[in-house]
Amino acid sequence: MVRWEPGARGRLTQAALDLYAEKGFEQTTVDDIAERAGVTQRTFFRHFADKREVLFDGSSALLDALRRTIAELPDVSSPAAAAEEAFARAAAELDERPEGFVRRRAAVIAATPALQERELLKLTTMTATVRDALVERGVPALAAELAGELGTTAFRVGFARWAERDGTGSVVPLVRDSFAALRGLAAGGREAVR
Amino acid sequence: MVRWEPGARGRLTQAALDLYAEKGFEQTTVDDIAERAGVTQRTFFRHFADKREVLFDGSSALLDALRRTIAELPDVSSPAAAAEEAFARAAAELDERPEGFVRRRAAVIAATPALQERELLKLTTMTATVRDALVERGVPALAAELAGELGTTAFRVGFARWAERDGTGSVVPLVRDSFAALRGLAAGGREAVR
DNA sequence: GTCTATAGGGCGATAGAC
DNA sequence: GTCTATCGCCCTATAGAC
Repeated sequence: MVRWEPGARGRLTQAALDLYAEKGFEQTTVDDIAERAGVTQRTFFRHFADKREVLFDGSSALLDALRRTIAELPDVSSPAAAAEEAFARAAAELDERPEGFVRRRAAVIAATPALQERELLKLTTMTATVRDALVERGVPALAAELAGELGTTAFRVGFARWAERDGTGSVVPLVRDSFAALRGLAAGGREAVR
Repeated sequence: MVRWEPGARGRLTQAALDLYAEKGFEQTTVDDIAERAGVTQRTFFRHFADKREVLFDGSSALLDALRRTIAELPDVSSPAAAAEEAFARAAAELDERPEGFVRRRAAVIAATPALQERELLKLTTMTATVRDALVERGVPALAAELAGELGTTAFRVGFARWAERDGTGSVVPLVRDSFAALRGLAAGGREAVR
């Protein structure tokens, strides 16, 4: 007989998402989550720093995708174009994940300000990752910073528009569309994004 | 003899900023803040929803500046240019505040992830305010949204660069510089922002 | 103003993998 | 033996309820 079942981390994530969707984030206690996952509250806090972090696990895979894409680009003479490739690759990464998970997670976050805060902070790590990767390739600091910002914005807006719609299909074209619209907007008038 | 001194709200804000700077945000308890301000913990929570909110008081003045600027612009045929005017006006609003307060507040936030999260969420209300004001002026939804995003990014990056430097002087030119750099970046290569 | 539930950390004990 | 996952108990502070 085993003392504990393996995969506690995954069970905690699943239980948390289910409960946040069922009763709402604030109405769910960590004890609720731990109970459903078959562990104690203390185990929850060993895996996750706080009640929100349980929904922000897979972000390191996205950071890896950003970093690797920029490192492997043939040239980065246009930092904005480099950022677009990196974030398109990150969006493709999202496509790989279990369909329902990405969508349900987005719905729970959209309904919870405390989770939106955490998500925004995670997105700044994407900005910083792209900035650093571009600097590594020789791009000047300010250009690298702003390319990261531009890309993060396009990624966030594109993802939001994907989530609003039926949501089947790839995130990638929505992110690329947002990039194109941002370019047009920055360049000139409103016609470009009508 | 008075039953309580007036200005509890201001004293709480000042005490909180001082203590956060002295001992760090996490190491400061709400009781510490209340004690230094000469009120009870209950009074603190009557004025501020939580321990972080005490540093995010003046944001409604910035939102008003954004809203009014866009409402009064002679034309908004270039949404990005309209956003630039709005955020430049908001930056000018920051210039009006007591010098040390803005700077010390920025330093405390920079040192505290929990406060960065709240700040990012507040910044999205600036994005939403600009978006709504532009839609009110007849700008299409996506263009208005992206102009708000672009402006918020320029405002945030410009402010960060102001805070990094000695920090005397106006925030406005830093925000305008960030706008110009973003425009150049979106338009093409790296030369524009060298 | 008082009371209370929950978040979240500290520390030690236990049990398996290696 | 070490390393790591788990549990149990105790504690404080936040924040909401009454």
